[in-house]
Amino acid sequence: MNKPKDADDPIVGLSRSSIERLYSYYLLAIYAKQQGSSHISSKRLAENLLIGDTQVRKDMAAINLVGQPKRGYAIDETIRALREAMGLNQVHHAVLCGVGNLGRALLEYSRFSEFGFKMVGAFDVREEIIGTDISATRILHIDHLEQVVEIFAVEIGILTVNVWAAQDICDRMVKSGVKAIWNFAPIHLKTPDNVLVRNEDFAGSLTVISHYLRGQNRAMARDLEPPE
Amino acid sequence: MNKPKDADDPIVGLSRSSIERLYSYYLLAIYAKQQGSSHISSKRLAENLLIGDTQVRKDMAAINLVGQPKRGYAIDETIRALREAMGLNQVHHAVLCGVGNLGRALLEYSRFSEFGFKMVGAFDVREEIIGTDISATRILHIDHLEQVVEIFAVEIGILTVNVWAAQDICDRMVKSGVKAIWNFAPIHLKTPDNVLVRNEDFAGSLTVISHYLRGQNRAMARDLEPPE
DNA sequence: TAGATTGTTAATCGATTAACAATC
DNA sequence: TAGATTGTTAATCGATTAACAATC
Repeated sequence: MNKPKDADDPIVGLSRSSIERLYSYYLLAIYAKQQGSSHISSKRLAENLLIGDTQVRKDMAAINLVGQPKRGYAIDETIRALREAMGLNQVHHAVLCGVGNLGRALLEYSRFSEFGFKMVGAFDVREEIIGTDISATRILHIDHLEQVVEIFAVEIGILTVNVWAAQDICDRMVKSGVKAIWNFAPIHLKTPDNVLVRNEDFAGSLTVISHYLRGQNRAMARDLEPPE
Repeated sequence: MNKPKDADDPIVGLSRSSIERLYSYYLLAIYAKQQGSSHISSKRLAENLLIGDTQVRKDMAAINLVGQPKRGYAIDETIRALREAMGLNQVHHAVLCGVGNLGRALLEYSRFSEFGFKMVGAFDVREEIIGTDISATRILHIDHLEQVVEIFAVEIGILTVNVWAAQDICDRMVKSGVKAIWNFAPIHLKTPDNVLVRNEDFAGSLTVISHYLRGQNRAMARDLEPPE
């Protein structure tokens, strides 16, 4: 326990940002394969992601992929290595807490299975929706959260409750064994170090947009003003 | 036009990451005010965001806020400066394209007005929903996109169409005058330099989670294995 | 006063980019 | 061969953190 990094572990030098790029590479590789290509170059991947090709090659090197000069990376090997690096071949159970509009939309989001996520249940407190199904996921009362997480060894918790309930539900998920939380509530959750929290920060996004437009309009006002 | 940075502009040294933090500061400041506090310290803000207090002070300095030793930042002034920096006092018109599950959830998302976003319409091609309203936003045919954007001087486009349509709809929005795009399609949109694209990358998030659990399970497998 | 807190400089850290030799 | 492409080192860039004097 607590071994300080394994020399065998093939994933070193794979930064958070690199990991976020892997799925885009993967989609492009699959697309290239469908088009009949046998190889794909760092240049082509880079153009699609609007990044530099050096960065692509670094990412590829980090997952132990070796390319061929003049040709690029072999498609099949690339797809295999990307799936492996992303952990796409494993299946993980997931629950969702908070079946409001956003929770409902996520339950109907069709891509979970591509990532090996299997929804075992969704939780809420509103009696009128409990017992119904959304996209084949049964809505259960939040009182049963702990039992379900333990019984199904659920590793992923999707948090779409309102901000006031978020930390409490988070704690309950973590206590019953959840290892990663996809958080949509505008709050920075406190969790043990070994639990991953991924924040989907809508408010942060809207702030960035609002701040940008503010800058634009200032610039425009300046341009229209006669010089003093 | 094209002045290379204005000495007057009070927002320099405000990085993308800083901007994303502003709304969290803002919520905390409002909460502190409701609790009757007259000041709020960088330490308290930092604890809530799980970051260091130095970083908070840097952010505050970047928006020209000056604190008082021993007390912290005056609440009212802080709230005012944060609203100003985020551009929250301005109103911007927005449209949404693609009224699927996610688009519907966003239309029902209640927080747009807090950011000064006013939804003027949502667009789709499915005749059966055109003409209906979701949260007081009328669903219109995508053919009318350009007209509406131009007439209302819409600056914000929310993109929840499927990936194959995304670049095309993006181009149409940009061409009619949209200045910022909140993109939920898993694609890196090509736009002119003066158009902001904010990607809400669900696939990237799921990849990070999947990769993390893969690492966890490997570590666990290693711990359970007898040493060779 | 002593202690808490700000403001700011310098150091650190980590990710991206430039440069270029190696290879097919 | 010439040219395209990889792989890798070193440089750059930008954000975070540490350190500490200044202040109330």
